[in-house]
Amino acid sequence: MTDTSRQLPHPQLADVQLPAALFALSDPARLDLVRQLAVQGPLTVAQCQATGGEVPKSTFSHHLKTLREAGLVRNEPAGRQRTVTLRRDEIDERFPGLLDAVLGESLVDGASR
Amino acid sequence: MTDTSRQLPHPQLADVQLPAALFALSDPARLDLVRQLAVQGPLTVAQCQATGGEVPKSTFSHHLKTLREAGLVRNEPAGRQRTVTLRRDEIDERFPGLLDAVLGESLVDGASR
DNA sequence: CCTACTGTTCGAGTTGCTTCGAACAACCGG
DNA sequence: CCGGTTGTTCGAAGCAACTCGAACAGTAGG
Repeated sequence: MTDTSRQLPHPQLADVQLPAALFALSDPARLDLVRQLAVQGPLTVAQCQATGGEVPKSTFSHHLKTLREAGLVRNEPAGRQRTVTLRRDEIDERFPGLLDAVLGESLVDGASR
Repeated sequence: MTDTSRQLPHPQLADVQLPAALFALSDPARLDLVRQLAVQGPLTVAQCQATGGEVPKSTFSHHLKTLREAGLVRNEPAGRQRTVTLRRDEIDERFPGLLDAVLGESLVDGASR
């Protein structure tokens, strides 16, 4: 079919339940990643991993998968790398106020908003 | 000492980390309980349990403990029973906007606020 | 007192998440 | 084409959380 390449499945945010989103955010490593994406915008996996501390690739990929399946981030092929994006607008529509509350401390100013 | 009776330990909200709070809220049963407390105000354990569906006492008590240790609810002796209260003001101060976002759908009007 | 009532704690079984190394897949440059 | 780079998937080991019955503790009432 029109399967251009390594496209991973992303859920519709309408299908995501709040507990699933909260669970994805309840891990410190994943929460940090979301915060980083909120402030610095789209990043490659390597860039996230570099700032996030030193963890094996597979572990990091697992967290990424959890966030993706919870509808919080988008993970798309970009040449040889992969771009990770926070689904901010969609999340804000599905769970109003959640992202702002969760980011909280890390959003001192309205930089990327 | 001045240990009047069955007082359970409650954390200072300043000591509660956001991931711990999110984790406590990431279980459907616990989230429902928090929503119920937000709308109906302080309840006895029996009252919560009645509305929340049919689960063994011990299971329910476990969820209550998780919420208590996450600083989300207060659980105090009231005669023969126990009163469960949502620590709304403290949570709002520690994690601004979080409760409103999480309650969201269940707060159509500003009833108890 | 002694019983009934309310709710927590303990212990065991099961399930699920986390973590990691190794194997696999896609892409780009020489 | 072939090697190096980037990142996901697989499988296994370790550990934490969920569930539930049974035992325990405090309280009110007869």
